[in-house]
Amino acid sequence: MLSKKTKYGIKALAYIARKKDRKPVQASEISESENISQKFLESILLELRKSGFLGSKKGKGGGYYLIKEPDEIKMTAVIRVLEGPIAMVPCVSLNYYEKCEDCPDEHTCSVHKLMIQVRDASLNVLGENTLEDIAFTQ
Amino acid sequence: MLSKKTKYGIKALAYIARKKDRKPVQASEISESENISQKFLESILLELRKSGFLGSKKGKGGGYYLIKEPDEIKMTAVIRVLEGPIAMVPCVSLNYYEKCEDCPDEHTCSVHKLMIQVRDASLNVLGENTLEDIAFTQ
DNA sequence: CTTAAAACCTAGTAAACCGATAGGATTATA
DNA sequence: TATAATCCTATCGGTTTACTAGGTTTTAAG
Repeated sequence: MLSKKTKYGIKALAYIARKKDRKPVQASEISESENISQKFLESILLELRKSGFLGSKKGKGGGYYLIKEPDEIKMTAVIRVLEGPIAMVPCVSLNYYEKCEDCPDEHTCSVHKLMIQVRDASLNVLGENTLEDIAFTQ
Repeated sequence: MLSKKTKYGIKALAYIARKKDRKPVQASEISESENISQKFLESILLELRKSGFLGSKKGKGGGYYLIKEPDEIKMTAVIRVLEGPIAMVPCVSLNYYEKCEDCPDEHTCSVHKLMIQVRDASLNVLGENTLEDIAFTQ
């Protein structure tokens, strides 16, 4: 299940991407428009800034803006930062690999092979979609 | 992330499927062989029985056995029972649909469309794989 | 220079969920 | 009758989630 954090984060990025001018967008504006608790959203936007998706400007007239072009931002990258691994099981994760304690050998594990397929399918979808694609979805 | 419950459940089903004879398999045997806490496993097997995947026999020489043939058991069904929805967001779930509170309209939601694609990709993989397929994975 | 508006930061917290564990009740076989 | 198995209920510590509170700092405008 996708956490609210990730969901809100994606919505916020999409909202910012939809503004053609590059003026900073305030958290309060996104919060109202997307029905997200402002304080919670602030922490998410902060995280997105620290991980290099957003820039920010403090003070009056400040806000958040995209650092890269929307079509350069793959959804895999966004989800990995906000949610963590895309794989459903750590032993199959490319970026967050962890060995299972119970499995003596991954190659004979019935779950492993299945989850590799699921991971690849998801990775395929999320890698093909950019922020541009999802922001302007009708 | 897949819960341990689901992971253990799949492993247990695969273990049972691998036995050619249809004699009941004991929880203790599976627990030892697959390194799963026995009590925890018991509760999972019970759930799999109640949801129609397994039959059971009590008393000496008892245990659990498959009710259907392994190639008739789709992994979608197993995961839905043990884990719940396959979709990453309730508003996109076929079997566990729930409306989002924050979204005024799903059709204009940037997350929605993306998650439909992810769901379909996962559904595709999990629907094509049966217990037979994963049990006898090299 | 003051005020207001914004991001930034730290901490805490209620509720839910997870992965068990405990302790037995029930049932069937030998 | 003893034993081996499933079945059932309850509990529990730990972690995560989704916030909330309460401020500090920076900046622009008046």
